[in-house]
Amino acid sequence: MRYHKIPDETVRRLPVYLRGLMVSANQGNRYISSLSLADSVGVDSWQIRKDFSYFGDFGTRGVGYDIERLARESKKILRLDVIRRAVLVGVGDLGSALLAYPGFDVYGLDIVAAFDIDPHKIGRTANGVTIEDFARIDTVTEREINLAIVAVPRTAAQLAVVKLVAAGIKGVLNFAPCKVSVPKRVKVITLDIAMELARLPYYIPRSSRVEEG
Amino acid sequence: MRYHKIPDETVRRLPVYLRGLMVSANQGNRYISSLSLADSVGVDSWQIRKDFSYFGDFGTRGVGYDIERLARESKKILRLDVIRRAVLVGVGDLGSALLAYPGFDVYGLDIVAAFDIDPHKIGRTANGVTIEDFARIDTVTEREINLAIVAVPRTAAQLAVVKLVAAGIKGVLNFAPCKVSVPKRVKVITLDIAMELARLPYYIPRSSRVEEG
DNA sequence: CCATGTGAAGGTATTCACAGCC
DNA sequence: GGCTGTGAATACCTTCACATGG
Repeated sequence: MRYHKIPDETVRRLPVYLRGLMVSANQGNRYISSLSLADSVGVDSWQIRKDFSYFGDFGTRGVGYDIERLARESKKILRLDVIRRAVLVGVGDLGSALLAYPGFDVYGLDIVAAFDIDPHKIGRTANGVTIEDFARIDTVTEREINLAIVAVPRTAAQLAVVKLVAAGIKGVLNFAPCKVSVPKRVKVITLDIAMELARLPYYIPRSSRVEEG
Repeated sequence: MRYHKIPDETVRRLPVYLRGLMVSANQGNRYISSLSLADSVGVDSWQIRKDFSYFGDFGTRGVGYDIERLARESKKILRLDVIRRAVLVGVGDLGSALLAYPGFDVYGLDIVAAFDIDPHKIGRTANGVTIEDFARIDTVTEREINLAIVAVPRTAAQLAVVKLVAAGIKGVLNFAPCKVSVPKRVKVITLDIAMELARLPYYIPRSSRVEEG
């Protein structure tokens, strides 16, 4: 199976597995079966086995997976062993919350710089990061920053991304609710918060006002 | 085509189309073709036509779609015409940012209440919403609130969701990076921010440090 | 025996190409 | 002529069932 195309959905699940592995490691476990990992992350066990099988044989039959090793391999696959530094663009309400967000740590990800265009914000420090002028965004090139988090208004997103790409950014997590165009070699993941909430009502049946849970 | 099962992916795209329609309406347009909508939202035109065809014939051949009508129909399909009130649980950094987030408006969504367990936060007001004691979460039942946004730490998420379900909540947007178990009739969408950033490096080729954008 | 790893089967969503209608 | 709507073809992903190996 090793020389297959990897489904995008598999890549989407890898960080979920990785978190599950680290939680289990923290509980002092050494090995984990696909069945118990499945149980803790909410994915079927055969799905987990197939997903990992795309990258190699990491398990031991009759035993399970060595947690340390599988976590290490997962990080390597996701390139989290080399790419870990990110820049934040747009230090508004959402941007500030992202600077303070504790969840990036698990993956070894680090927001090491923040930029804004608002003169009132430039120079101030938030969560140990000094906010810089977005006009100087090109300095990220020499600072080995590959990733960007974009938390600017919708109308500013495309321009921000263009400048980020020019500054050598290779991957963008975009919180602005719009399409952004980039060269093929750059990867953009758009995360539209309001849209996620908006598709929730679809799954709620019209009927029933009060039931017991 | 009207009596088909609707693909989940179609439901995921509807809010994107809806936003595109509203942007176009604001520009003073009356009709829009699948081709130009495709261009503005970044989805292929045949995909758009097929997605809408699951719900009925909303377009006019040779002309395109009546923007007002298609937006209205899209809202009805997504149940955004009836379900619009949401509660926020967890008013930390992320929760506060979500309270202030301007993006929900487009979809007519409203965060009308906020809860926390921290006594220092209870009673304070943020963005016109007074923070209440989470122990009183059951009051959402009589306030016609169907949706919840959960922005609490990972270890508190499952309990928070259990109480929300008991209080009659039908849909949850969960920002805590973990699986949460709910009865089948309740829909949960988990949005793990760090995970999204973590899968970005995978798509970045190992090579090339500096190129021109 | 136990749990992994994987071809094969089954299901779902995307893409195509064009018939149908304005 | 232009644009929608859709069956058919294709690609993709999931699920199954079991052979494989510790």
